[in-house]
Amino acid sequence: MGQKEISLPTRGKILETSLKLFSTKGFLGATTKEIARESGVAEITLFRHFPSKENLFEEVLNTYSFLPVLKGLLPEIAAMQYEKALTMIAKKFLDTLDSRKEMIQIMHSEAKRYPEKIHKIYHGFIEELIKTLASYFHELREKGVVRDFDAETAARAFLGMFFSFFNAREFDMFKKYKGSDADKIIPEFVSIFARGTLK
Amino acid sequence: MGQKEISLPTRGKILETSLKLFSTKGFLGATTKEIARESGVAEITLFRHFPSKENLFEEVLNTYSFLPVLKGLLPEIAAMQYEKALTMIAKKFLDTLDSRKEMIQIMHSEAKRYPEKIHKIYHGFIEELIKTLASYFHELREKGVVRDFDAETAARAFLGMFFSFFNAREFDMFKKYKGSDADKIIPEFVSIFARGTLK
DNA sequence: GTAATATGTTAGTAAGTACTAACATTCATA
DNA sequence: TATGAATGTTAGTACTTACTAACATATTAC
Repeated sequence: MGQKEISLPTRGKILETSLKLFSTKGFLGATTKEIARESGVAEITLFRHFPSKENLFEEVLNTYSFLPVLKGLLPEIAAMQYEKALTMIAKKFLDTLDSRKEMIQIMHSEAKRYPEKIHKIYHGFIEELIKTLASYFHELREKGVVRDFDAETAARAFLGMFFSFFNAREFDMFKKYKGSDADKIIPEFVSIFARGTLK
Repeated sequence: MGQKEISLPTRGKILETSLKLFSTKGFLGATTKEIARESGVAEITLFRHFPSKENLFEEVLNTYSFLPVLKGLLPEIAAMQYEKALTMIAKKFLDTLDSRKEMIQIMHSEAKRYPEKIHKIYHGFIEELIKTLASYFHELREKGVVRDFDAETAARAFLGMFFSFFNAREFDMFKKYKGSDADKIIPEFVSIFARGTLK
């Protein structure tokens, strides 16, 4: 029984533990026994909530797959200065990646095992985000702020820089980047990109 | 016995098959039985060459872990025009990623299981490459070609754009990017980065 | 040709895994 | 207090996995 954190109902606890263990040990490496133990429930309780490990995995994907967070930001930044807007987008993007790092890890490791599902989630996130950002660039071009470039490709470039930075930071499990590194890197990335796209 | 491709000695065939299966199914998902079958050898032959599956996996990492390929390129591009040099670097980088995509997949999926080893390989590749590229930017700054920016951060930005593009392409298993997409994306990325860093 | 070496065949073991059956216990609510 | 729902306990099954033993066969070197 161990700790009995009242709050979460059983199903939620199992899903949470599963997210953590699937992301660190993979689908095969995380056993139902361990998931149950870490969730503080009996193994059979897990199977009463989820008919199979497969199903549990899919429910994890469904539960923690995420929707674009940038869309709501666009009106807010429309009036801002270019570099400031880019900085805000970058920060929001990195924050979102941080808050969903377990899902990203799962997507990386299980992409080949569940291609359709993972692919769908990936598109619902990154690709959607790219299109949103591209439409922002489009507006700026019509306003004459930025030069004439392919908006979607530029969005890919911008987000790609930060996504790789995020991955590198995740990879560097030992000599971790300090939190302050992002503060150094964001303005430099933004500066390069802004100068590279301004008129 | 099936196909008996004379060429490769047994050990090499097993390593090659292992690389492929570990990358598509993960360390746990790839069974020694399957590796042996796909290699065209008996399972016990595998264990005569490698004392354990663990050991086989480590030998795969050792065999296919790679060294920087950019270093030899630097003298060659030193005299070239900036954008042309960047284009060449990008192409070489993408080619290298392509030729090692199985290793990259393994690094992504097994990072948490073998942190020390994977981390070492990662550093031997990406981080080394970043430093090499940074030294190129340093030279250009002394020649007065580019403006004053943090060379290593810029290298991270440049390679990051392409690394994310590579990852996206790998992820997009279904509606695959056509080979021509790289031809559209490389110049646009290079153009943004070059304008962003020139004096 | 003979000896050594690499490989194959067959069979098997010990351990772990997802998942189930049967029955007991807790706990909220009426 | 009684009832029903959710959970726990114990035991077990069928299957897979990494890995081994013992012996047979092929291949190569001299």
